[in-house]
Amino acid sequence: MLAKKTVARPPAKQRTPAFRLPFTTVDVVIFTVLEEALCVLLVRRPNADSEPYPGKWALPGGFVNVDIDTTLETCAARKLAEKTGVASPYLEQLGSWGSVDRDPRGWSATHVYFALIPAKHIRITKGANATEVAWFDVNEVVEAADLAFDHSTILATAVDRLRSKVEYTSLPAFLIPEPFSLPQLQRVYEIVLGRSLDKSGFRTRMLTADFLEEDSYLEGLSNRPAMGYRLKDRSAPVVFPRTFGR
Amino acid sequence: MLAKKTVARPPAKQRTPAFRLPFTTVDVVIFTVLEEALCVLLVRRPNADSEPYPGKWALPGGFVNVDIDTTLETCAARKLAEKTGVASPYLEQLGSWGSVDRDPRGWSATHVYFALIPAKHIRITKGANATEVAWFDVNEVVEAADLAFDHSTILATAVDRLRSKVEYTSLPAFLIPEPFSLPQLQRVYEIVLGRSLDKSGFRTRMLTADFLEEDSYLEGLSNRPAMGYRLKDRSAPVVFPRTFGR
DNA sequence: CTTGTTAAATTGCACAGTACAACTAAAATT
DNA sequence: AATTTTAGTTGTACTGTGCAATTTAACAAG
Repeated sequence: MLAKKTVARPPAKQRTPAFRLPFTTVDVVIFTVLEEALCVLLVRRPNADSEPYPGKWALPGGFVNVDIDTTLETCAARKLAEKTGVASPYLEQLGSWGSVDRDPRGWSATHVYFALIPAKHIRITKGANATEVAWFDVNEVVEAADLAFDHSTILATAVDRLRSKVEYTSLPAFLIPEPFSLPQLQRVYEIVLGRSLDKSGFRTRMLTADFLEEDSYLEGLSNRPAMGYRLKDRSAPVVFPRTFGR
Repeated sequence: MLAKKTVARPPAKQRTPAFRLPFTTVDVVIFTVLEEALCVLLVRRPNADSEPYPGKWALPGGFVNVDIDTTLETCAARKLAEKTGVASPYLEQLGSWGSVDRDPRGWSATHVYFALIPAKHIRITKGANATEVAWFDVNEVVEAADLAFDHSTILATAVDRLRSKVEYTSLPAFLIPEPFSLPQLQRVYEIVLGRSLDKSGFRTRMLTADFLEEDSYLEGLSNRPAMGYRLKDRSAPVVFPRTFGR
């Protein structure tokens, strides 16, 4: 089947295989922190009766386009940029979901990524196709569990993964614009985790992990000015040797 | 495109879509500990010139069969059972790899799982199709980096993920047959991590985590008999509050 | 039966990172 | 000038680990 013996460049044209293929999609769970809440970006499904889940909210995503997408990750980055305009977010693969019945149109498998972006960097593009796009409080969306397809399950998994990694990594630093103060960063940790943390221990952990560099003082946004910080390396989070207590 | 408006059961037949679809495959990284080494199961690619990478070693896996596979995970479990006869291993999703050029036959995406199984439970089935199947020392295979497709990359990622999770979970307990002694379990940790651990700290960590239950004493396999243990819950590993030191 | 060897399991102590709580410091508000 | 608010520090206790020495239970040799 499908003769091709060299291990070189892919063929410009792909022969139709002898067996049926699942659909391949990519979805992106885009998180940010907005008004003291962890938020996720959702898009409304078109209202046409020919589409599955018309009018329902869903994670942004869609079919892989074999003509323009070269990898799954660039496909995810493309879909993210289309909705938010953000070019280089923190982007990590979450996993994949595939089954015969997750899409009424037939066997489908989706590759899911999750992205962390600072709220200030976003311009929500109610694009040419007039698709509705909006931010939602994560807790409420997970509670309602009313998204299209299996997206409620996927979102719940993404939130679990985010929360567990926040226990021992610097991931929340990707959720706020730079420069930020340590109290601001701590607030983001607390919003994501849903519990308060000790100030003193938080500071020593962040500073000894040596992933922040001092910027200028941040004045005016609270009573006393706070030291502003930036990430030394925006490409990956730092891993701490322990989790937070309690 | 693809008219279907109800959100009910999938159609028995899937219409051919208007656009080309990537291939969808599932691969499984199967780990065990054999003769004091972390090993991975590989299969040899058929020698037919019509197949990609003929004669090369590869991870077990293959196309999703939309007629018999209902989910990606059951597909992975099926492929694992076919090669090893193991019915209920520890099975976790590793991630997915997809691009236009990872398979010479065209755009393809693979969903990768990794499994941990105790060596004693295995009967390698050199099955009806006479496929060659064998265990290889992980360090040597990663070093050689000579697997078919992008499987060397995938294996390296699986080993990284396993090592990092072993630092703070009870995963190695899934790599040895029950009952096992604490020194045996510690040996597995050391084999996977590639460094020695402190005996005293190891014992207190394992016992306070409360995921083991005592079995009968294991006699004869060393000078002094050791307490034998079993897992209280084989469905998921325990997460420790810290990583190992050094 | 005694002695030496090996590996299992325990003990004691120092150390690191955190939890908890009280305190000082700098700016805004009154 | 006094009060409030938030940033940041200090000190003490506790927990889990790292390290090293010790005890315990079997086996083997003389």
